[in-house]
Amino acid sequence: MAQYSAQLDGLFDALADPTRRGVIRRLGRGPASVGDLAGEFPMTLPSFLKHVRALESAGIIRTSKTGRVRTCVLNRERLALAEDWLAEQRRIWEERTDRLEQFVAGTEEDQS
Amino acid sequence: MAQYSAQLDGLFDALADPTRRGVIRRLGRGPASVGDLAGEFPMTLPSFLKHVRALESAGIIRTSKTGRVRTCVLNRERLALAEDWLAEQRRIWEERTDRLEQFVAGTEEDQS
DNA sequence: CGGATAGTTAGCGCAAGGGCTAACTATTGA
DNA sequence: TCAATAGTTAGCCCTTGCGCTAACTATCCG
Repeated sequence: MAQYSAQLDGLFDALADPTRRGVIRRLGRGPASVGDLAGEFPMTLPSFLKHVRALESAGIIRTSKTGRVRTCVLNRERLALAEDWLAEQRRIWEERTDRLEQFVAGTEEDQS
Repeated sequence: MAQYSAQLDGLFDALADPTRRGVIRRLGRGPASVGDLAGEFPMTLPSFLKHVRALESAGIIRTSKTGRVRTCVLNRERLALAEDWLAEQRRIWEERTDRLEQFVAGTEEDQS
């Protein structure tokens, strides 16, 4: 559970950057090389590579090198982890508002 | 659109911390004071207060002070922004895998 | 009034994040 | 073979993040 939390740390942290979100969006349409990806962002290759590494160590992408080209692919399962956490918070919230509505309904009944 | 991106920066950044996620989960069950919330986390009040401020400036919670007590409430709409972004990435991904499947189906047809 | 309570501010130390340049390795292809 | 290409590493700078303590303000209550 502590590990689950640490995974979410890395995951959300990776998402908290426009460059990295841009990479995710791009990789949704299919794999791409580091160089091709980098071309879309206004920074040097070494700087960009750090973002790639960040995404990789968060588990959001997987990369492999053939020849001198490193190819990146999206790992949807990891993104689903973030979706799941948010969905659970929604569940907790909605459970409570449901109870609140029932309470209000009960109160109205008492007053009638 | 640039502003939308900056909002997501703050949003995901706020989510990238176990203390702040804990506060969100707790506030899902209903409003609470700063002191009550702080009691659940192993840090000093001033340190904790920074997290509260972070959540507030990300728009995830709203706070108000009456007397000497500051009460915090969750702002679900803001969390929905994060859900929406993730849902869009899923859409992009699924659109592509759909096309891929159609392509494969077409290829099999050719070979028959 | 005066002590206890709830929060707040200021400032400090340290680690990490995100950009850069310079210099390097490993492939590829003419 | 050798120049171009694709990525990689090291290291620097500056800002930000997150914990702390000390000291302060603003209520509340006996």
